[in-house]
Amino acid sequence: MLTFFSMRWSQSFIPTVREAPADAEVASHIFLLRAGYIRQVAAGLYEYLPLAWRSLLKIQAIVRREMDTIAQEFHMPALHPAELWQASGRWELMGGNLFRLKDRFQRDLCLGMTHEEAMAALAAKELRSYKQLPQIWYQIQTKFRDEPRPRSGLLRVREFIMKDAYSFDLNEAGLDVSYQKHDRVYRRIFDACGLRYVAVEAHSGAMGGSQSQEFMVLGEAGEDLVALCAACGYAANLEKAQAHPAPVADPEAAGGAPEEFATPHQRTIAEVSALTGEAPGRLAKSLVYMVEEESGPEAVLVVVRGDDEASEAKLGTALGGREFRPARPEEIVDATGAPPGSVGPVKARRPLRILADHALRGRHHLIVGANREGFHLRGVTPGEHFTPEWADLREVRSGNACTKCGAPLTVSKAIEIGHIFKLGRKYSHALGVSVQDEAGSAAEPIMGSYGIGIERILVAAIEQNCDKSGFWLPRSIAPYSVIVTPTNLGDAAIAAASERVVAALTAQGEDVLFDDRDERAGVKFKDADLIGIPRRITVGKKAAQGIVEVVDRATGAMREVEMSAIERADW
RNA sequence: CGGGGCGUAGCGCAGCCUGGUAGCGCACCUGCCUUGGGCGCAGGUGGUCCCCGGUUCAAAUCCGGGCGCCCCGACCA
Repeated sequence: MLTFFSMRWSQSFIPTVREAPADAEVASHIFLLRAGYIRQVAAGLYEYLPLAWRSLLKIQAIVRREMDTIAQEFHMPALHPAELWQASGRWELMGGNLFRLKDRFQRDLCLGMTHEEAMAALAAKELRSYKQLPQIWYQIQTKFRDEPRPRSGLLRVREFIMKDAYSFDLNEAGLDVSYQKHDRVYRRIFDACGLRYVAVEAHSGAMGGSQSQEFMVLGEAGEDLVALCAACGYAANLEKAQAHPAPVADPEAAGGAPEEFATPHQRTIAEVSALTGEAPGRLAKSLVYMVEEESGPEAVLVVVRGDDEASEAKLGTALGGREFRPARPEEIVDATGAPPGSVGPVKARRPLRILADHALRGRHHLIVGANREGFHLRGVTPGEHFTPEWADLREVRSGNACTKCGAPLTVSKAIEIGHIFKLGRKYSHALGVSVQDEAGSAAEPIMGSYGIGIERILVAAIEQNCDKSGFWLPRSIAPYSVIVTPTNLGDAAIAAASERVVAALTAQGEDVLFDDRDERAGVKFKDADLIGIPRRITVGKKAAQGIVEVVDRATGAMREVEMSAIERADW
């Protein structure tokens, strides 16, 4: 474990401020600034001041301690030659998110946003035999991403510290083992950091990945959405989550052909629903996307229930990883014959590939756009009047029934603090990782990749442990484990008692911050409440009688304690 | 990339509409006072008013262009 010297506040740089800059909005951002943890350099770039760095070092120490039980630590360059990323195809794929630069010889380089390529390239040079497998390699290193919109203080930044790990196994069974090891170690890490978190099934991405799990801390500041079942524990990122939609009753089947009717000013689901008196769930919503095929962009019709939203993450999965984007209005007219608002799956101008959500399966006599401006169709039955490919395309909503147990799901915002991911052989193949197997033939190892956002652990801890006055960090990751606050250093008894307490605590291995500033007690209390230290020992009026106060920051609970007990480490 | 907001002292803001000496609170420095929840009194330091250009006798203020930062959306291994 890390050990630090105890510090006197008067000799420390802890620039607390009463008012945070007006552009900070989320709690962790406001408090990190006010508590003197960070300062901003530019959008998404922050300076870490001593309090922040002490905390981040403790987090890294925990990560290292646990990771070392299953993996070996490396340190890779942050600066990568373009060839590495060209080999995997991500030089093009990453677009503007990849920081690019040229060296003095005009060679292309980039700053690593992650290290699959770098680690795979090393593995390709060095691994020869299946006997060397499995390997799990990790590092704690700075990552660079040119985010389109950095935000919320340290939550989404352009330069940050990540623990990233990569496993190399001969086969899927081996990968399962490596993946499970990370699952266990990640839980130990987050437990040790004192976080309340949930592991959720995650979208495994368009290419290659077969299984993926994210570790989430629930909170309003989060950028992700997760669906949770309180009854059975099902938890999934909304990009992946499944649930039963609310039931909708269709009329008695009567057969017959669809019937066109005028909807001159009704374009949205709500408007058509109001006109017809039918519930939104009786309509089908049709969206047009342009999908990159070998032959060029092709229009694809995506159909979901009227009261559902289509999930682009799920659509990506259904499309097998092809690039796609919403169609522009002229492309919609060209493909279907109608503008947005009148589009439907029946009788499009051109034959279209149609993807429909499972929630429409077995439904009948629905209302859809007529592919004629200002008209809709009623009496449309999927499978009879149009033939879709069925897929999971709907976004789960709060209240939908859990597919495992039927209980209602809740959807919550969450901060992603870690992600474990079965990568497959994409990078092994692209970078040429190959070993000889038992039979002497060439085998491409299968990879996993595993990340933890170091700063996000700090951010999440603040988000879940704060009030109006400041925050309190779990002792394991707090910059100091205890703050000693004399109320008046001008009082000789208080001064002497404070020094005794600080010396005793330091000898016990506590990281002590001694607030020896010549400030009024009120100022010191306010600062102590602000800066995230979990416990305070106040040395005040009763110091002369050998009594001090121990205050728990989280609860505010105060106990009077004999100084002799402090010195016996019995407090 | 689409939409919105904001740039004046370290921080929070006023002044701008209606052009004419750049202001307030906090912080900071000095002294006194006070000493259990951001105490009080007195004195003081600190400004390319984001940048460039234009209009004008005169620009923080009006006009044009640019840059930066924040928020919503899109995007996000």
